[in-house]
Amino acid sequence: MPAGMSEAAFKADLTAVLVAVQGLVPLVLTLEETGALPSGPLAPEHRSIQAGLRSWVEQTTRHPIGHVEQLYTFADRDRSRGGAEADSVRAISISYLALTRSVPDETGWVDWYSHFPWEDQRGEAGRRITAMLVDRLSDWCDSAPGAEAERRRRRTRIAFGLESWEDELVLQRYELLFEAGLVVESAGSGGPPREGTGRPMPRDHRRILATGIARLRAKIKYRPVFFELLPETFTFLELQNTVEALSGVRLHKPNFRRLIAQQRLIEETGMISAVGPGRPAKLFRFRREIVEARAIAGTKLPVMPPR
Amino acid sequence: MPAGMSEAAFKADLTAVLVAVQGLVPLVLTLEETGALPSGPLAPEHRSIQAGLRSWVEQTTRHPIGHVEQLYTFADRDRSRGGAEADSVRAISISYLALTRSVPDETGWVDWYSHFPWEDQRGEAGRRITAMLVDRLSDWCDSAPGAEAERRRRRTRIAFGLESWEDELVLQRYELLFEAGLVVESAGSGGPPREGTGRPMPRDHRRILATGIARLRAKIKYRPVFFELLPETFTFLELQNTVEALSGVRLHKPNFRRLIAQQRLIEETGMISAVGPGRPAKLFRFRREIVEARAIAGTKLPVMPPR
DNA sequence: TCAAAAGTGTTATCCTTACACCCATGT
DNA sequence: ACATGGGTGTAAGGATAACACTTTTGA
Repeated sequence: MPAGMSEAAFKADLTAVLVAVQGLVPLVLTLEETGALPSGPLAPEHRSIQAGLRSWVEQTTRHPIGHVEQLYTFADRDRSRGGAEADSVRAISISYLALTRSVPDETGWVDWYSHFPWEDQRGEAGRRITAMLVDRLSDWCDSAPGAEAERRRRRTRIAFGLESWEDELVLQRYELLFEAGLVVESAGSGGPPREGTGRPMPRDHRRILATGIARLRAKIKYRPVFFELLPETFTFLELQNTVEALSGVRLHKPNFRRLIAQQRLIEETGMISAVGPGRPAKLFRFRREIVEARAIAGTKLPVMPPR
Repeated sequence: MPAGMSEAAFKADLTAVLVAVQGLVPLVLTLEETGALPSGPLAPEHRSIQAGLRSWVEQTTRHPIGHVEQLYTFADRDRSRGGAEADSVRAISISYLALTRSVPDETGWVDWYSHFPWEDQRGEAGRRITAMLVDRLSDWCDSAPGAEAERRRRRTRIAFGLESWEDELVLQRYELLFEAGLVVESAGSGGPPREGTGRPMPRDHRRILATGIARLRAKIKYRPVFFELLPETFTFLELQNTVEALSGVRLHKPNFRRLIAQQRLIEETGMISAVGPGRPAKLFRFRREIVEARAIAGTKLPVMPPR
């Protein structure tokens, strides 16, 4: 390590992106007063950070957590801009993603798309907002000199799916909007918060949430974590709605069925769910045994045939 | 956060898994005296951790780094076992993976398979070691009572590929060997270090290295990071050797060619490399433009057709 | 001439995609 | 009857895996 480094003491805190899904709506737990993600100092009395986070969340929500995963550790000097917090340099923030089954009555859960309306491509509303933002971004691209303008245009083209929408680029899209001054956090005192740019969050919590959403969207493609968000038994439509809520895109029903069926991820319970209109649906149950074996499914390298 | 948590001050340090490939050998940088991964205290004078790590590594190796990525943050109480370090509770360790082009003359680079001989499935030697370890693990499975024995057997079966070898399960394999007391770090004073269990590393550095290898093996399957490890121009065989070195498995040459060609990842330079025996090979160059567009290639959900 | 490596063809198979269609229930 | 959702069939196209084979060099 470089000479002249000073040994420094840091404050450390945990920040949790706690996710549930209710029907068509992906929910994230936020603090009511501030709108921030739940967070607190790291307690040395826990054996591991993960264990500490798990026990805290389980106390808070009174629901077991299905899946916990570390997201990212920030120790950046410029984390909170604008504030006169010289000592923010010495704060380390470790963020986690945690999934739980839905908690209808508890307060503090909000639709995560209220913070990222452009991430919901399931309906016209979200797509209109995306189009509006692409418009604004296009001005921002043009406002740069020469080569930089081209770089900005390329980033915009990829991130906002002018060819095809990639649901996982949540963070890249937020960073672009941030740089362009199109979200309140970076708009400065001049720009009034514009319609459709989403509810802001304190500090860099919206970036952390974006990281969490991106990670979750990536993960469901190779590991069936969505079962941690569903009740014990569920219909195919409920499963599809959950995945659509997370990924923010509409899925093709028949093909989605087959995709799941073919992996043998679920089995029939024999029960029938007859709520709402339409033909009653079979209730399924997740086959937990399959997950461990399928922990890593996709080798994508052309390995040599044995012998 | 739970009531009664004490505000505590932490020491924070960075640990780097710095990787290069030379011919058939994947290399990792370690400190010569201790065999530890390079690490040092986090310096508050850097704008971000990532920036600090990058500048430090570039000084140390005098080579530019192609790719840096955060691995994991440990703040576990029981990180170092055996030592009488009561205050290890208050240490946070942030680990990074970094890739660089090969550095032949510099000292301190070691074959990462010297620490994980069972991870090299390219030849008979590694496969023999794996078979030996599976044997030892089988004893460990049997030594447990009832249901636990069955759980152990299933974990072993999956991790050690008794059906099929999954190159990405590096950490799971190491954890199994650790729990079974088959690596020096966990063997206790009784068990003499056994042949074929790999060179130990101080603290939990071998676990960190395992995490880095696993991450890299996973990453090369959906993002062509291996180009960060190759020189500007290279032959197809050099490319294949690099990927084989990282993944620890032999690849099928014709199909590997087509896999790369089909993604349009490389282009001919017009030059020819005529070293060694055999027909001279065309020299290729990596097409950097392709990467950004292909940042996320694999959507695996059956989305609705547009309109 | 042979060993070693480069490089091409080809086929069977599986997976993905898109479209079409029928089934069962409540109003 | 018809709207709503449940559920199946299938055929085209693409990707993959395995095998066989030709080409070009140095020793």
